[in-house]
Amino acid sequence: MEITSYQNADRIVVAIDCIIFGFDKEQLKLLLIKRDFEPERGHWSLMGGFLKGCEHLHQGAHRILYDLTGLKNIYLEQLHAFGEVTRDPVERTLSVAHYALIDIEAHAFELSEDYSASWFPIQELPDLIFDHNDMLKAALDRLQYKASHEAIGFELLPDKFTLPELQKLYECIYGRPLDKRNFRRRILSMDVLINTGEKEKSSSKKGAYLYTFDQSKFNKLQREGQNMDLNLY
Amino acid sequence: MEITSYQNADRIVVAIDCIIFGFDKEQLKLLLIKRDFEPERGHWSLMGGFLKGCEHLHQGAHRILYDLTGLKNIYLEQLHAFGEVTRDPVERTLSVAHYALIDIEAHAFELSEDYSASWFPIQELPDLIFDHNDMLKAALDRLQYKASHEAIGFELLPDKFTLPELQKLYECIYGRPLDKRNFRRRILSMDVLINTGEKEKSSSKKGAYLYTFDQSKFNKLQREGQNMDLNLY
DNA sequence: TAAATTAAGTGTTAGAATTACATTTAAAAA
DNA sequence: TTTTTAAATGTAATTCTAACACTTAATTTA
Repeated sequence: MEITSYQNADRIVVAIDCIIFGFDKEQLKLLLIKRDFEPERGHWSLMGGFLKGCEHLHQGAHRILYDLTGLKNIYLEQLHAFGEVTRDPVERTLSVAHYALIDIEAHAFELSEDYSASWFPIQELPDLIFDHNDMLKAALDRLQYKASHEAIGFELLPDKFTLPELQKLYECIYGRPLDKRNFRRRILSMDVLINTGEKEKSSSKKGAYLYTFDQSKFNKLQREGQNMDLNLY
Repeated sequence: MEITSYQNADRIVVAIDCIIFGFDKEQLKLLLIKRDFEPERGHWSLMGGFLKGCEHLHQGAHRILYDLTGLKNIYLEQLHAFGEVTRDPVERTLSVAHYALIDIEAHAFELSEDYSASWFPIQELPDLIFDHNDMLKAALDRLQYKASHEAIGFELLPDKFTLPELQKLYECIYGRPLDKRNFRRRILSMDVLINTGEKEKSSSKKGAYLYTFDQSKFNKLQREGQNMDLNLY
């Protein structure tokens, strides 16, 4: 019996769907698009498209995201392949979901006019098409997981950010308040933040110091397999 | 511009590759098969095949594993989709890798005669075809991760096992020795093991108590989102 | 049948990490 | 000058981690 006969192999449409998380200093949001084609025209959907025969998976994800939203050079990670036979009513497709984290304000201009994508607070999402609700659930779980075991989250903030902003972000991801003193101690002890000395004064009279993320120090720690658990409480 | 035109979508061969980990009370091993077809005839490979148009992804994984090895009803989890355009020299394929954990002795009879699959100690693996080395690397990372954050590992042992056997398994997964007293305390404090009262005497004169894994208690803890980190040292 | 052998099983303690908690400080506004 | 606002900071009780060595049960051997 020849299991692996290329001639007889079925060929399948491979879709890519992108779960785009954003943060605007207040809340965690999800980027959705209103479909202007059948099936499910007019309903909200994740950013999706089909993988081309000549494309790497991650190339395809970046292309689709760019075509639909104008977003480029963003952090994009593979989440999971969704393989239900009937997940798409038109034709059997396999969808490889990817997720991304972005700073909403920094990318506002790319998104604006031409694209029909909108941000929804994570607490007030419309029902999504196909199995996109499952994808979102899986992405949220992954985001929480990643945020507690790696120094993720910086992608969701501007290059310079204050510790109160960073704490707010983590509180959104975890959905609960964190102790300010313990949070600062923990984050700073990772030694991947640099205090720029500049202050951001829009949110208080005293002003909060602006920090930047030290990517090279972070990469070094990761290469060395350092424990990056945040253990936030 | 119509991104999502089903007519124009490329159709791609979707492969499934399975990384099968096994444990025989001594070593962690990997199940490989010698290819008897081109390309790469005669070289060692993961268990692989093509997804059918009518199959769920996980159905396909189970079918392929069964066809190639006779193994059924085993724990199989999706790992990652590998999407390099040139990963297979014959034709562009997307491969969704899955991994499994089994007790080698318990499944020995299913594997035996008819199949040309063999177990290789994880330390002495041959070079694998295509991107199978990358898949293996990713699966090992995932296994280590899972083993430290969930009570995985029981799948690799018989229904009844001793604590020294379980410790040996974890030592194989982590690739380093663990302290016996700390290991026992930690594992038992999870409260998912049941001492059967029976003793297993093949490995010592005194004999070690046989334990079983309390699946329902484990499921309950998982539902409640309990922290399952083992933090073994 | 006593002694030797073998691996299983068991507790303690110093040091580190976690967590809960309240006051001071800097700067602008009144 | 006083008030207001949010940022920044330290400590102590408790829990967890990790290092460490002897006793026990049962078989084997002398």
